[in-house]
Amino acid sequence: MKIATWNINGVKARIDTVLSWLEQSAPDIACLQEIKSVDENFPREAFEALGYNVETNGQKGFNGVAIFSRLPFDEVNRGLPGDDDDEQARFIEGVFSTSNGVLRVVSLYLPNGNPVDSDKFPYKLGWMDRLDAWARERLALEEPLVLAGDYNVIPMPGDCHDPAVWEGDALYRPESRGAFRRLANAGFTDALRAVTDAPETYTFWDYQAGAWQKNNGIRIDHLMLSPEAANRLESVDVEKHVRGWEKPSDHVPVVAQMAF
DNA sequence: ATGGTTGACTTTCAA
Repeated sequence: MKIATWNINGVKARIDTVLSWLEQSAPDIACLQEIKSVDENFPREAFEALGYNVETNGQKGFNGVAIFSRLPFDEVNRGLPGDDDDEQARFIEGVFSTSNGVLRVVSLYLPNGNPVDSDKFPYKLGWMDRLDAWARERLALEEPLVLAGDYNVIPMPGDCHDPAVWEGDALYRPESRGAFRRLANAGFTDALRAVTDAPETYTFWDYQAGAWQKNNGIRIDHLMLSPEAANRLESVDVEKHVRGWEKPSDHVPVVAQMAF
């Protein structure tokens, strides 16, 4: 089974690109972020025509996450618990039945957090605290769980082209990286780092200043696996070539092959 | 070079 995460930067602008990718990469489960669409306007029929079940948690203009799955959804949970006042659509969980038992998959879009002197940075850190608390509850189930998404966190210096330029940025601040490590320390495996220590394996290149041409990228899209999921990991592919397509997203898909 | 690009959407904001 192939499980993918991809920040598509707008489903309306990216629909043809996403359809082409689904046909070529053929994930069994695709976790998408930044759909930038409300649920009522999401072009679900185009994706259903390719054989996917579609569940979304959208909002107007910004954010929004989705899960496409060849397996039917047994259960769908929208929104990260822990703050009833949080109206940003950044979290959706799907529960599936596989031939090897239950599988839980989350598509998450973690807040960017910049600028760090605004309320956006504490919102990011608070969101990470809530994710940590939610994830620890799920770990107690001892089930395969994949936390897939755009974490907006550069975990290590080797995950960016030039660490010096990221000093002080919300994606690289010690608080952000520390919260990401706490999640890992709770018992989640960074899928890519489980299979390779290769530096300069990026998942995002800014549209500006020729970042793609200069390979000035960062690794911020991650698949975090519970022990039961990590034990079924076979390989991970960062589909870098997708960044070179016409009308690309600024992120590329990260795809895990898993034994389900 | 204090810039640069893209998307959603009114006018700038978010990234």
